Amino acid sequence: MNPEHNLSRRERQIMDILHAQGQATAAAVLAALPAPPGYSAVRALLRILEEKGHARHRREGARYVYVPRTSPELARRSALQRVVSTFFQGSVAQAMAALLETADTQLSDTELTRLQQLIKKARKEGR
Amino acid sequence: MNPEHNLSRRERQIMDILHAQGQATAAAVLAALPAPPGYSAVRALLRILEEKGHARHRREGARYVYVPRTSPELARRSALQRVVSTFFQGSVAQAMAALLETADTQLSDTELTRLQQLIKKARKEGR
DNA sequence: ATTAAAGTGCTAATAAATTAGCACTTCGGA
DNA sequence: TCCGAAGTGCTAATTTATTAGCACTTTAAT
Repeated sequence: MNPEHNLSRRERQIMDILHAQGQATAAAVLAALPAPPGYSAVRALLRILEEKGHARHRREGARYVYVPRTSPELARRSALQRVVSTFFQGSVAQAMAALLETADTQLSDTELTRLQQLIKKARKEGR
Repeated sequence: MNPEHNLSRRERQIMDILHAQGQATAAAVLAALPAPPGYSAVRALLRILEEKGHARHRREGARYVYVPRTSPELARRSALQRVVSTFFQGSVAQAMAALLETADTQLSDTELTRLQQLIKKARKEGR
């Protein structure tokens, strides 16, 4: 089961921010939070996330900089995996098609070409 | 902000089940839950989710069958959007590449061909 | 070296989520 | 028709999450 499932609402919001930004101080997290709670609350939550093993911190001058404990690669992988299995019955192809559709105009020609290449490669390796 | 962010841990677990299965009774949700709580708990949560507008139910004989209130299309779209923006800096192309990589062998040749076509179409429309 | 600003470590209070339990309904078979 | 099994509607208890506040530390500028 996805570890994301064991986080409380705030904890998840905060982990999302850490993942999105790569790293952040308590003040930065506070700034990024929707309907921001008190500063104390954020600090406490960061401490808890660390205790639970979801994040770690290093000292930088007087303050702590928090970083997710799972690598970006792993985090990405498991986030995608969760969406695919929850919303697309496990079909990666369907998920890709949906992504393509929502992205539409936002994908540059270069990116599309690159994707073509990747798929071509996948086909070769597949057979 | 993503509504998924306002759900508690259990609430989110339950919504995931509803989305994955399309619909479910309290008993079915209970069966699908990891570290399942009591039956009462599940029923209460379903009631709360309904109050909050995330799900609705219809009666089926003696029991209630719950269904997510957002359409599968919308739910998929916003789940993907969240992952892309949180874990891929908003880059759909990167997300697609990651999907392709994790899927690898699991994609049939037919599916890959279909994706090629979709991308080709996107390229045409883009220019 | 002194000090104000910005940070952190705690502990304890408050609010929200989660659960239990019991009384009342619905359903289907004897 | 009557009964037991399976369900639901509540209310109230309990456990977790969230927050506030105060004492101590670090930093950087005077």
